Amino acid sequence: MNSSADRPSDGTQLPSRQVASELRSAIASGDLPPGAKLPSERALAAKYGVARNTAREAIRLLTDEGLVTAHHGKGVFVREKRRLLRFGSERYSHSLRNETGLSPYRAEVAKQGRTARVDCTSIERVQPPEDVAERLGAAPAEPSVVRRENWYYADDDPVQVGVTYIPWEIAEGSVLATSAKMGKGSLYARFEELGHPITRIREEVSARMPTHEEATGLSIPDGVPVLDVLHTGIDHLGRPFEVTRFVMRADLTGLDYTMPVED
Amino acid sequence: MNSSADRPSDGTQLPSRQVASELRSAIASGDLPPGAKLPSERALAAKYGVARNTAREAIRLLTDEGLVTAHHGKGVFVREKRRLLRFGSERYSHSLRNETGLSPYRAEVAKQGRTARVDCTSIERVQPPEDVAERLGAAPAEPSVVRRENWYYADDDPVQVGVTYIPWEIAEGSVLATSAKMGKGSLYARFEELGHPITRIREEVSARMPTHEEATGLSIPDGVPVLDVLHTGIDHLGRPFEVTRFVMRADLTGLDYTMPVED
DNA sequence: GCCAGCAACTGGCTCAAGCCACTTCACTGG
DNA sequence: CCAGTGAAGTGGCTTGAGCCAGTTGCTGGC
Repeated sequence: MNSSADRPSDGTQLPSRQVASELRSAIASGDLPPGAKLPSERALAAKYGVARNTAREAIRLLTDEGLVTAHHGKGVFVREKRRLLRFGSERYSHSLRNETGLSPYRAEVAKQGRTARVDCTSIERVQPPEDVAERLGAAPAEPSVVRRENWYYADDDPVQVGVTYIPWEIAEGSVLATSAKMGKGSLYARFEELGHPITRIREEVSARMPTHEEATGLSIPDGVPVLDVLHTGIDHLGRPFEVTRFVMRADLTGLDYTMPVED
Repeated sequence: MNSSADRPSDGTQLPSRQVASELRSAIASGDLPPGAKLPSERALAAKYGVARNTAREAIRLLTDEGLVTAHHGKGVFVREKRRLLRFGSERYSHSLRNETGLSPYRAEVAKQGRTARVDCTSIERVQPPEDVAERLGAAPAEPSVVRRENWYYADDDPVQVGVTYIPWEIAEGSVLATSAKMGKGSLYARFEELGHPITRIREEVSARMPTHEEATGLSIPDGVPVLDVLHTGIDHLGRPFEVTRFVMRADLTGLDYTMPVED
């Protein structure tokens, strides 16, 4: 994908790139608006005088750029630019928790006229992965944690997964360790009752291609990356009390943080 | 990439996925450690009794997952998991600006024993794109802005691009509008002198596959997404005074924010 | 009028073969 | 000793062929 790889040393583009370029500019110009169907692979091949495999390769390039998606048996379509669901620091806001009965996730999804669903698929007691243990703080005297796995849907499309790790000494005896239902005010209200009001958060954000498992689990189309957010909840005494790893489809979701510049 | 697409309806995996799986687990198990060279396409084809194209397709799957990278003429190698350069809110910290002479970017790169370089490639007066104008606030009486384009390198690898937009009324007459060199304390020190100390930031984060241009410009390997950060600087009076769009290679960089939960 | 089933379309995947371009290295001849 | 050349290996890309598997719509039988 270097410029040197685009051309076979004379000035001409490679056939597959050439076809891809044509389609790309047709999309950019609006000749192929979002939702439009591309010519079939066989039609493209005929039109540009290349093998079907070459037309196919051109489509693959566009797929990898996230411009189009293919549907087996139906055709290849220009991807709709859906507005992103944006999540940020207000996700944890105390007032927002009390005012609207809705969780921030539900609120954001509702804002786009879609219907939200959150499933807690498992609650177990486990040993935390290394990076999580690290962020939960030094003392691994009792290193076991409660692991809660949550799946988030919008209109039945899986949108993100969150895996929360809570030190056993905190979760022990509370609904955190046992129940999928969190009750009024949800997760962070429970932490507050247990003496851990969330006052600071740390969010380590990466982007990468999904693993095989994530791609199938979140039914992520080809050419769509994920946002990988390692979130740490910190209480009023500066103690980390919870770590969550979010894996989010990057074509449906984004982040929106606003914060003071501290000094 | 659905599970249904992995198998041709009897239980057997497709050949390409099969080969990919074998390689994937060899990588996971450490048989193929980071930096190791995979067998050549022709060797894989022979070993698994498939066509070279099929072996090639298997490697493509791994490339798309970001597990391996190919080097023309040399071979295919397991990608090194390089520690990410992490950027966060302290990027704008006043004290950090004064204590170390280094810019936050240089500091983070130096921390990994690499050498940083920042090039300001262009300074122009332009009309801002719509999303930028929106974030710079309502009054588009004098809608023109100074556009500064900065390229960031680590050991001569291009790592990210930042395009900063500054309202003309702010930049006018200052080095912001004219000079690539920012002087002591760099960009945000100049804003402070002009009556706009940076006190809040907003960061809208997305991830996506790079465009064709970005892929070539940042020499991004196949299968690596970018982080797209739309950053807004806000002064003590709540006025946005600068918007920067960062496009960052996601295999080399990440974000690390820590912020209070506000109420 | 309905619906089962077929035909014709779509993309998904594989094959076998060939040529090109980059890399490495050993072997030349100066 | 060195520079130059060329062979052998690598991935990059294309061809043209074939079969499979979803999708759609028509058509003929009931």
